[in-house]
Amino acid sequence: MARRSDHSRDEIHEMVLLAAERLLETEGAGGLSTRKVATEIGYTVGTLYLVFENLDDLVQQINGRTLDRLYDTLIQATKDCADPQHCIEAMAHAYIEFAIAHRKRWQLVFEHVVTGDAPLPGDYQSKVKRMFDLVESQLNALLGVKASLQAANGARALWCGVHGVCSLAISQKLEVTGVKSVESLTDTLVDNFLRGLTAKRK
Amino acid sequence: MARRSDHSRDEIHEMVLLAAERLLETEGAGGLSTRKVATEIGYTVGTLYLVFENLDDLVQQINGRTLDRLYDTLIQATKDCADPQHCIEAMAHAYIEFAIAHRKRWQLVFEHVVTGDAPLPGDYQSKVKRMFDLVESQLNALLGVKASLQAANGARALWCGVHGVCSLAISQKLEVTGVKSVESLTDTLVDNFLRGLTAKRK
DNA sequence: ACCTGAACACCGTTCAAGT
DNA sequence: ACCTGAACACCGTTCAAGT
Repeated sequence: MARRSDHSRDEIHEMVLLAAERLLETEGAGGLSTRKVATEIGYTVGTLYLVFENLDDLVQQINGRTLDRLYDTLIQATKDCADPQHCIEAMAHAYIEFAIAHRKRWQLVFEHVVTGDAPLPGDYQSKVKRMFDLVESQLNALLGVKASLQAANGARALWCGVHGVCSLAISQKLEVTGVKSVESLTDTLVDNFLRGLTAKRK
Repeated sequence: MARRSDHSRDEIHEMVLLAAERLLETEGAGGLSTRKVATEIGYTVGTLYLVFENLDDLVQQINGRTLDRLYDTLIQATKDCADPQHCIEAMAHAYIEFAIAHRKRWQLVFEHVVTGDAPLPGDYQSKVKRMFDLVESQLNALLGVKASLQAANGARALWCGVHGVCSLAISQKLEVTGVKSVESLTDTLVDNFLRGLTAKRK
C-alpha cells in the first residue's frame, strides 16, 4: 500500500497532532505513543518520522498549542474586569480553571523533562514569556510607571506562586493538607502578596 | 542458580531502593527501569516483584525517602534563625536549594502521576502534611495565637507559592523570563506575602 | 517520492519450572 | 521456599525495500 499520497505532509502533520491530543485527553501522558497515534490515523509508525523528528518533538508541539490556548484563556479573563487587582485575580482563577479543565494537557507541559543538551525552541520560550508579560502589565498598572522594575520581579514571583497552587492542586497533594478550596487559597496568596507589594511603596 | 538465599527479603528491599536511587541520580527518571535495577543488584527481574508490588510502588517508596530528606533539611534550616520571618525565609531557601541539589529526586516526587484509582498511601500523605505544618507553626509565631486559622491558610498559600518558584526554576522555564536569581525571586514572594499578611491584622 | 513493515533494542509484568 | 528465565504485550526509532 506504499505511495498513497492520500494526504499532504501538512495534512498528516495536523492529523497526528489531533490524534495525539485525543489520546492524551483519554489515556493521559502514559498512553501517548507513536504506535497508537499511527494506528489512529491509519498510517504506519514510520510515517510519523517523516513529519516529526521524534516523540519529544511531537510532545513539544502539543505543549506549544496548550500554551496558546492558556494564553487565550488569560486574555479572555482580563476582558471582564475593571481594575488591575481584579484582573490579576481573574487571571489567577482562569489559570487554575484551565489547568483543572485540561488536566492532562497542562500536566504534559510542566512534567515534560527538559533534556539537557537541547534547549527549548524559541517560539516555545516566547509563549512562556508572553504569559508573564501579561501579569507584568497589570502590575505596572497597579504600581504606576515608576515601579516598573518592581513590577517585573513582582509579576514573576506572583505568577510562580499561582503556578505552585495550581501544580499542587492538580497533583492532589493539597487535599491532604486540609485546604478548603483552591480558589480561596489562590485569593489568599494573591491578595496578601499584592497588599504587601503596594504597602511597600508608601 | 535458583534458591540462593544470599540475602534476606529486607536486604533485597534495601538493595533495590539504593540501586534505584543511584540510577535515578545518574540517568534521571527516564532511565529508571526494573530490569536495570535487577541487573545492578545481581538478581533477575522477577525477584523485584517479590519485594515490590510494581514499579509504581518502588517509585512511591523512593519518593517517601526523598520527602524525609527534604523534611530534615527544612528542620535544619530553622535551627539557625532568630525570628519567624527569617525562619520562613530560611526554609524557603532550603527548599529550593534541596530541589536544585537533588533535582532528579525532587522531580520524581512531583512529576509522578497519581493514578486515579489508588490514592496516595497514608504515610506519604502525612509526610506532605508535616512539611506544611512546619510553615504553619512559624506563621503562628509570627501572627500570634489568635490568628491560627489565618496561619493555617497562609501557610498553605505561601508554601504553594514557594513550591511554584521551585518548580518553574527546576523546569528551566524561568530563565527565559529574565529573572535575576531564584533566591531574590523567592524573597520577593515571601517578603511581600508576609508584609501583606501582617498588615492585614492592624 | 512516499510509505511500508520488519528489525533492533528496549520496556513492565507474570508465572511455570527448576533447585 | 526462593529465584529463574522465558514468555507476553507493549514501547521508540531506523531504514532497506516495495510501488
